[in-house]
Amino acid sequence: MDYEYSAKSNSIILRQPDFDLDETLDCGQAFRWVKTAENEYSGALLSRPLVIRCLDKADGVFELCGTTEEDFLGVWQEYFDLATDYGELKRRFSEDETLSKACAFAGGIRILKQDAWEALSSFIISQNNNIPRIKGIIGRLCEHYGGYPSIEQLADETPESLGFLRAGFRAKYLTDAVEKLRSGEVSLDRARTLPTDEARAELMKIKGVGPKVADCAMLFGLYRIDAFPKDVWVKRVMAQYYPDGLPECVRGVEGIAQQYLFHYIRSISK
DNA sequence: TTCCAGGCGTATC
DNA sequence: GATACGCATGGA
Repeated sequence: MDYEYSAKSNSIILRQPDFDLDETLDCGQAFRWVKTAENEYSGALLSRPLVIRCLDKADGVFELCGTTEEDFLGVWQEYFDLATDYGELKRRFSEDETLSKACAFAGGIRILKQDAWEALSSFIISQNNNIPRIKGIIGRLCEHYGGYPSIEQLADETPESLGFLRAGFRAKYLTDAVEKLRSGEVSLDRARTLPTDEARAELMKIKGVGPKVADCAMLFGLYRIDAFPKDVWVKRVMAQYYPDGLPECVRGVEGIAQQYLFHYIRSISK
């Protein structure tokens, strides 16, 4: 990894190929990044804020503002999945025609390794909903709590008390998740160590968590890159391009292929 | 007005 | 196991 830390400005200069801010931060895998200027986003992991700016698109140069070297190495390096070679993955995917087009279309997508609770709760909110409204609900949640609320912070909430979110029927799913995670009936740490199928079943004990939400929570929150969330868009891709199933080249990294395909089909459908 | 959105619970067969 | 329908909300 190629980076320099400036103690004077408390920022990191990072050289990173295969990384586009719009394609990664505004593609519907995380909902709290705000585009604050051209080539600049402001966001957070839990309550740790960050401004990230692209200084040179062609050469892949980024500035991460307001972060110590310790935070960069301990938090953001993992969050932006900097240790994974996406160039190598894209070469692997290039043997499939549709994936090849998808990677060429948005080659700067990366998987964000998010907090497990934030990913799970965000995708509970996402069901039968559109991305602008998901962002609105999560924005009201964070505004109310001064940051993304922990499971414990939500302990006393009821579907009624969460009415300010305007989350509709999803409010009762959030409180069920909080209840089952607090009681230990469901455990994210347990899910972390279980095989993918059993982890999915563990998460699906929560009301409002079906196969798709569970797969998103696993892919973005537990970094199970073999999870392949099938939403309405990916179902369209499957019906149109892969009626006989996914190609061999995505085996084991289905979740990463899913992100390229999701972005591609949404873009060409507009 | 109707349709749709990073689905799921429930009823029914 | 598969299929049909309702669900809160808000933008197109």
